[in-house]
Amino acid sequence: MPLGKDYARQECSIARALEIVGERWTLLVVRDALYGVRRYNDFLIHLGAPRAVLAARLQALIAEGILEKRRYQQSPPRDEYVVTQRGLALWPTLRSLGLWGREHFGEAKLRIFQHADCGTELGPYGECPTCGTVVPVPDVLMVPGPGLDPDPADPVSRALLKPKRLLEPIETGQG
Amino acid sequence: MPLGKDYARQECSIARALEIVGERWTLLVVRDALYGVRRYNDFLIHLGAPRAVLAARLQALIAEGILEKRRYQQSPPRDEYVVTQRGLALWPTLRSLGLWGREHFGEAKLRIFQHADCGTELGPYGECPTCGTVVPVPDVLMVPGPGLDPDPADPVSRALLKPKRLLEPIETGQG
DNA sequence: ATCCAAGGTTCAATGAATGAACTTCCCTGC
DNA sequence: GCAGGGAAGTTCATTCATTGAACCTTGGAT
Repeated sequence: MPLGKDYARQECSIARALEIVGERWTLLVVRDALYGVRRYNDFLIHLGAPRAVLAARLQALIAEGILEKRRYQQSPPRDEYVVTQRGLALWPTLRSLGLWGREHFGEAKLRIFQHADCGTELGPYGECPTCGTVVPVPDVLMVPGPGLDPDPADPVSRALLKPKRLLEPIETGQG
Repeated sequence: MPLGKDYARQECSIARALEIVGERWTLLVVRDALYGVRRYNDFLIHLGAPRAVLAARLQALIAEGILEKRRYQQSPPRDEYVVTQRGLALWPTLRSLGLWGREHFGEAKLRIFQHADCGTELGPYGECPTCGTVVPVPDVLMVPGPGLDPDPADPVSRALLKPKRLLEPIETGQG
């Protein structure tokens, strides 16, 4: 494989990780999955990625055990993509990447993550400063920050305006 | 810009971050820079990336303020690339990405990161469990793990076998 | 019988990555 | 004074990936 996604010469866990989630769009798919996006069309709308690329990335993420395809209705047959434990484990990475992006390149705070139990905003490592524990992903409450467009065009972005816990499926109103 | 590195439709700090460090090779360049690699040829040898791509990535990283070009000798004029504060701030992201890669896809531990002051192995967020503090990057001691090839071919990998602090420049023996 | 929506696949065009070859600058040895 | 060499790139044809638009399929709903 002369070109492509691998880093053959690297003896490094970071390189291994990047071979799996380092391609264009991949980490954003995982992000959306953590935010509660589950359906092909919702990923498509929210990401704006080409259909073929999205399909390929979903396939790859399933093959690596990061997402799982699950039938949620029989007729017509419809599947949804949900994150596995392995996908969940990417939360600290995404959190720190987002934090870095905001601190060094972002203007306003776009999304705020809180401990659902006590309302405290999470620290840089996903911990709750009040409770002194690392907050499990399902207990993270995501609320819109001041920098977020209050009236976005697409229904997925609109659904993501409502405060909600991570992983909790979004409600597009067209469901 | 119809194709390329940006994620125009995304209103998200993670997407902003990925526009900057999400391209192929970029995060590995930053990783190497944190490990103490500083010279074009050393990056080249250690990464195995095409020369043109490496040059482009170094340029981009400088433009974004993640690396800094610094003259380290006048004649012949030679520059080295060193990480800035902004680049340093990527350490938690790289750390958690590497941890995820190892826990979910790696076999053995390749590199071990310790608190230089006390020798304790770092926790998942770069903290020292003994001292109870987040360890500053220059105080992180990197030692080879059991899974690392003890006799690598290239001189940079060989230099990275010696226990050393992050950021401390490598010694290739040909310097 | 026709329309529609979800979830894809196919395809030509474009842009990025690759590896090899070439260039430049300056130093060192003969 | 000249040949050779290393560091740090640039150039270029080829290969691969991404893009966006169009098309396809399945199974309701009208």
